[in-house]
Amino acid sequence: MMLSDVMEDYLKAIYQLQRGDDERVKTSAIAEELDVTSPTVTSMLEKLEDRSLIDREKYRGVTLTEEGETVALEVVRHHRLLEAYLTEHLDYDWSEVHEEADRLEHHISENFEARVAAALDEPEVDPHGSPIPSPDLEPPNTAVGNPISECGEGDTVIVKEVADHDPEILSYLADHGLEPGVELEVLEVAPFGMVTASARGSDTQVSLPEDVARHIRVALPAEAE
Amino acid sequence: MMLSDVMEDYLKAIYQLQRGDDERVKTSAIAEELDVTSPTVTSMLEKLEDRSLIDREKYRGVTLTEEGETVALEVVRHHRLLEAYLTEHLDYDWSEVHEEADRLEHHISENFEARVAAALDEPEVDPHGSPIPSPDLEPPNTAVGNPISECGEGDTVIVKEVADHDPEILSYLADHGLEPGVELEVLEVAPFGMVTASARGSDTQVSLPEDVARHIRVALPAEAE
DNA sequence: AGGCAAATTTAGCCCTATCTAACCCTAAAT
DNA sequence: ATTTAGGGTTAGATAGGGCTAAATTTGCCT
Repeated sequence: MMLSDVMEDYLKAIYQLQRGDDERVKTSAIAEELDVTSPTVTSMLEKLEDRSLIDREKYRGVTLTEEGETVALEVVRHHRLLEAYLTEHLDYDWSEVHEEADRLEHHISENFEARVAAALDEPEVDPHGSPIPSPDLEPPNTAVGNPISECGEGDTVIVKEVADHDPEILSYLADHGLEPGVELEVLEVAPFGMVTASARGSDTQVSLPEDVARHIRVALPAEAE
Repeated sequence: MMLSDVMEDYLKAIYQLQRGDDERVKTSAIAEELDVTSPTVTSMLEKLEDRSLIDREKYRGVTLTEEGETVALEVVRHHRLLEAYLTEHLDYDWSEVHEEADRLEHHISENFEARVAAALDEPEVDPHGSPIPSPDLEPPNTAVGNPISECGEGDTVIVKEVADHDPEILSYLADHGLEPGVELEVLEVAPFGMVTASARGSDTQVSLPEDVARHIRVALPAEAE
């Protein structure tokens, strides 16, 4: 199947938004994610439906078909492998890899994918701790850890994933010692979703508004693998 | 200036074809190079002229403006850096890098370009021996060596550049020991452009039709740097 | 000089992806 | 059950890049 870059972007967006809460994905959510207007999304959804890449119920949102999910996973695999490669071999900082990977992910061959994966020794997570889909593109149910907002106050946890994309926010977090692998003490979880924590070894603390905290997943040291 | 991939491809094509014989580049030559029809080329040439990237005389072909040449050199620099990187660091064979670089060249950032160049220690030639434009994108007059067809019979020369793009032909040449850096004895130069030669250390010989020989440049060992 | 073949441009159409404006459906609230 | 706010869809336009068929220009050959 010959898909345009743009179609791949839509499928990837639907995949990511579905991950959010595993429900039907709404037109407006896709529009916001891709920074286009909703009529544009509607017309693209029609095309994706024609190609059996999504299931659509008018006015009620869409879900990926198996085939659509495979395409999305391929794109996500490319993206995360590239992020890993750029940080490991080209001296990029984890905070700046997203944009570059976003442009390259549509333009690499299977051959390139394979060689990058080999150079990295078949990695399983990217620099943000997000799982890299396996080469067979089987849907992974392997969300690592839990949202930091589900912690109890006083918990000590290991940061598993920081899935934000904004370089400024990522730099800020790194400056405060908040990176995958780091041990963290959760100081406060406010009812409106704000989380305050302190990284092991740092005596400063960070407060994270809900929309930042949402992207951070952690695990108890016990469950650390 | 915001240019589409396609416009970059046209400028690159014009640049390469101009290199051929430094004359005005004709519509049909571009059409063949890019595998589109000539009306398509004409309409794109109008757009490139509107943007002052080419000088055009209707019915008589085009040349690049200084600005157009800079864009072309940027694309060529990306292309050749990528070819070098793929062979040096990702285990590609020189015969297969062209296609991959052709797709990626439009999608890498200046940052990526700089880091790849640094990883390669600012290389000056790509795996085919073609010069990589410098970061300042000054027009290089630095064609290395001379066309193999200008050799005398019996000359012993060093292969400087093999500028073909066809993986099959490149593999064939490599199988016969004909790669940049190799010492070669020119056995025969036929009037219709066919060149027969034998690589140092190999006792087999290769015969190259004019359209293959045209892409091979050599230098006398004396002038070898 | 005249004529002709080949190359170029013009004309007119298509497809993709996007937009704005206008209309319509859903769901929540009364 | 009705209303209504707000998101979703339809309609119609635009811009980019491509094609075929029909003119037009060039330049070569006699």
